[in-house]
Amino acid sequence: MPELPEVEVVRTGLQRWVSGRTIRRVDVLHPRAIRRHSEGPGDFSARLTGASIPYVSRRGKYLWFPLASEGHQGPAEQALMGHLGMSGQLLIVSASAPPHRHLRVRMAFEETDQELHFVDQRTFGGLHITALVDDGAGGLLPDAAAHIARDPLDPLFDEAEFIRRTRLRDVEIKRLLLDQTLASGIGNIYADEALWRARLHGRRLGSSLRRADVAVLLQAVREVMSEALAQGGTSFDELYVNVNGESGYFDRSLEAYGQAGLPCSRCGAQIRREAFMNRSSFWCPSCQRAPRRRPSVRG
DNA sequence: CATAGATCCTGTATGC
DNA sequence: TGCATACAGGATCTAT
Repeated sequence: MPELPEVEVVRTGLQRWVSGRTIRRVDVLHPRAIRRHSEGPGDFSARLTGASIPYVSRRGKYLWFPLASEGHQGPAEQALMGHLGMSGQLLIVSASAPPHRHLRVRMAFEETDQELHFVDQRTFGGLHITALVDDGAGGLLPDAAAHIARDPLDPLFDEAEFIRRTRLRDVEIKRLLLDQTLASGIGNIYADEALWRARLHGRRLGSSLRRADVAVLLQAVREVMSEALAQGGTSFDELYVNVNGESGYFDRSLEAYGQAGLPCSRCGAQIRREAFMNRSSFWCPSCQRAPRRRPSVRG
């Protein structure tokens, strides 16, 4: 459930359930799920066992669980970091329930029969342990997320910097929206939805946009993500659910994403689809004017 | 250096 | 029914 609204729904659910609990046992069922943990499954499990989790945090689409150890005062120095990739789920399930087909990592806790399961069909997601470092604003951030920008809903998001950097790039604006080092949390769905709301074509180059265009686009990003968050995120199927296995409703509010052939709700033109980065882009050919084709390098 | 495209994986839907 | 192909919410590597 990979974009900001879906990850935030998961973070909220985890925070409510896991805060203050102590890890009793960890089983890695698929090594690929912890491939970023270079010391391997044995070290992964050993370092988590006995640690307690004071809260759950997020930067963009990354989630992390700070690890507090018995007898150590002060802020946590390490964290269990997670990314859901394309199909990852963090589920709170009964230990006695039959395990999910794509269960990759299971974590048991003291004083409860509920477990935290990392389930991931496509295995693009994963978990690993990372150091926590100063985030430059009085908080902590995993080393592994230091390159990720704040998201546009974050009060400390630097809008002027986003606008400045966007306008320096000869890159399509949709690709820039997906670049997590510029602004985080935006994925393929909300990029298309925000571009539709801002009436901008995703193939416009960053360098072709006026400051005001980028500001309008950012506002559209904030609105669409806020609305999606309020609806529990976007779910098309059972791959994208909250920690209790429940779907969000925002798929009913999509105006562009997945709407190829259907009329644009603003102007009635048929929404179109084209391949983009091995996925798809959806847009209204009337509301979102396409740029002239880029001149080829060879002329 | 900057940019555009490919790639990691497993599953489902669709068409022949 | 069987098989091939296209496509899927992301991040990152690699050619040019």
